[in-house]
Amino acid sequence: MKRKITLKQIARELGVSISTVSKALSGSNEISEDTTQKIQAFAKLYNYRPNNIALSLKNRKTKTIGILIPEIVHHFFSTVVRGIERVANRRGYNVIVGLSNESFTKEIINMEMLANGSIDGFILSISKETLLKQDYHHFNATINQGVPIVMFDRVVNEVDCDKVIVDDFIGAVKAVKKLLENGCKNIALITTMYYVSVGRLRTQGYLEALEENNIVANPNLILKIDDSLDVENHLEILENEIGLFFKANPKIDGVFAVNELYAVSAMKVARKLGFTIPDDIQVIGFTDGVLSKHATPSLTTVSQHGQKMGEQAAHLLIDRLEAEDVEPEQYFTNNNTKKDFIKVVIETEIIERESTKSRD
Amino acid sequence: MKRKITLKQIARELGVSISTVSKALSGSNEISEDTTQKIQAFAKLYNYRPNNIALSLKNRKTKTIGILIPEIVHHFFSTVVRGIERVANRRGYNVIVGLSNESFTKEIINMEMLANGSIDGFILSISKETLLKQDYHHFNATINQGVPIVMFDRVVNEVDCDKVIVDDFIGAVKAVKKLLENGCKNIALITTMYYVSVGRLRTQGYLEALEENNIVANPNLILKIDDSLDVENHLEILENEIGLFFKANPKIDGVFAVNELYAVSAMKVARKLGFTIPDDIQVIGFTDGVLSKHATPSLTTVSQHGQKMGEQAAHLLIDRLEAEDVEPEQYFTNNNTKKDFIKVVIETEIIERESTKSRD
DNA sequence: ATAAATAACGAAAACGTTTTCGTGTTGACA
DNA sequence: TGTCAACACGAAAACGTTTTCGTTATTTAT
Repeated sequence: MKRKITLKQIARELGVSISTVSKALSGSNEISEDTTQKIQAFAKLYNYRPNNIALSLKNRKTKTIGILIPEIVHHFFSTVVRGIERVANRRGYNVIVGLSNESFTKEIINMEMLANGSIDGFILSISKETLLKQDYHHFNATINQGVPIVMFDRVVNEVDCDKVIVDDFIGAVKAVKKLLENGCKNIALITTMYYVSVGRLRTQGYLEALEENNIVANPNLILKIDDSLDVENHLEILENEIGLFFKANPKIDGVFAVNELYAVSAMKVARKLGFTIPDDIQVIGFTDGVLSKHATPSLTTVSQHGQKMGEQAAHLLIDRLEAEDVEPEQYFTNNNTKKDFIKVVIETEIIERESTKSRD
Repeated sequence: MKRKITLKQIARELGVSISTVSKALSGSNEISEDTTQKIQAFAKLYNYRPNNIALSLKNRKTKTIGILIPEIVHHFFSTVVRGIERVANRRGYNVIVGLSNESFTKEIINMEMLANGSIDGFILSISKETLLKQDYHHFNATINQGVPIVMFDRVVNEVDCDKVIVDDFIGAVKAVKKLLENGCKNIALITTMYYVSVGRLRTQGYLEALEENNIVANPNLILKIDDSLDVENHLEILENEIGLFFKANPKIDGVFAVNELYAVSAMKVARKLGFTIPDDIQVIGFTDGVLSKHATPSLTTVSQHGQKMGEQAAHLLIDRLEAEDVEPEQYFTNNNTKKDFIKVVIETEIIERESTKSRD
């Protein structure tokens, strides 16, 4: 096992100085043809590659970006990661991921672990616990230390940074309007607690669509699931709640759910109760994942385009990182107010499948 | 925006030397009570944290491990990542992920990007293209450079390193035996091309189970899907093939599929053809993912315990990394033959759900 | 023939740590 | 009074780069 070769070793071996080797390898014309040839040949022979850590230390930049997400075993988040990785890699960056596991403390620990020089900037989506506590000091702290942040999906106004979100409100409006156009008269909403902003926005979209069609919202048709408990591993609880909900409201003929798990669960329960989909009840979910595609019947959804979100987020971050090179102190303008931050909105799109009636 | 504070700045500010600051912060008793107090107070006030990159350079270890997987938007791989991240974090490591996207070239590029000092070791699963080419020089090269590798799931004998795999063969045997016990007489196999070893092993398990029960395997009952094409986005092709397969073999009363996508697709097609599950046809898939859990009927599967695989892999790698500290040159033994490498086998488990008959 | 310009290379600083090895100042003790 | 520990601290090397600024020879111009 031979250690990686360094400039110093090449220099010693060839009887020249370290500087000469460095310059020769970068093709500087300070060095004669002869020695350049010799050094490059030797370097290639021993497969020399500059040590990244040393470069990072010297350049004070690591060319890696930190991703901080609540969960990786999650279709949406992993598509975002894929998008980030794709453009990061294309632009010469690596990604290092941390998982908050929806925990405030782990989020902070992870940020501190990475913010001490390991990364140039963050792309993150806020954990539920953090949203609940409304404590965002760690975000502002790292921004103040010169580490830029780009937030996606679960964002928050209290932090000044670039953001990329989905038009949750409009997406929900579109979904509910489609149900209305398809003839639904009693559209139920299955949503989460409101501290996750996307849940609130999608609920507002639901209400807006009804209002625009002069329908007064019926509070009984809104089912709010407490998603603080680990519902993924307690499916029965979820299905039970939905079952009671359907029984209490037998006139439901349309369901809009704020995520795909709720949507497919609703379909499952509805069918067990004897309804057929989409004839008796039409269903639309938010977030287009594997479940939607492979459910029977397959689920009509509002697609969030997670990969595109990731790509946009990565571009925003890298753009800012590389802009700093040019004008280092312009992150804040000269009068010390914040520079303009960008909020990118990704448009949602309704993907029609079998859980809604096809129009003719 | 204030830059992160360094030892040098603290030293200058307090009129002492850098060494003194460093020692005081680490609580060395070389430094007097007084100055230690003063320095620690100052450091806390300015929230000093040692720069990770500088530490990495000095210690010649980065405390981060590189994960290299073919795809992140994939339930199995993301559970493995979660497992790795969990123990890595507990043991003071970060993880940096690269995606090969099933491409040989991207695998190499990613490895080279990370192997130059950015990471201490790799945990990886080999890309399909690499398996097809059977070119493993890049793995052996990085191992020779002193960067240890742990492979999981898709492993290969040609590379000497620690491995963690699942008992694909036994898992398949167990699955097919269950179908037999449940009364199936004509069990079909839906599998992939054989260059991915897991596909081959699971197929062998299928054959073994039949043989043990003195059943001669019927080649017509084996459907081999060419998974080189992106089947996830061409569901119709897959479903078509399966449809033809069922029609050609109307006596099929049991299906074993080597992944969950094939299994749920089989269920879907079977139902369209008028079969009911599990009464007419029972189905078992390999890999326990979201699809299995939420399909209707929910799918009986062979669980791979991805998270446990990740955890084991991380332990193996970190153990080896930290053993190197003690006995640096023992990666190879003194007679230059390879040290013993460990192969951990994770036991599979059959998770019974609705797609098989419950025994009474 | 002498001054100036150029070509080819090396020394050293810098990035931020930790650690080894001094060094100077005390105080105690013979 | 002189010697020796103990104490408290600083200088410098090292990790592996890049880059600035010398410093030589050699060539060119005058």
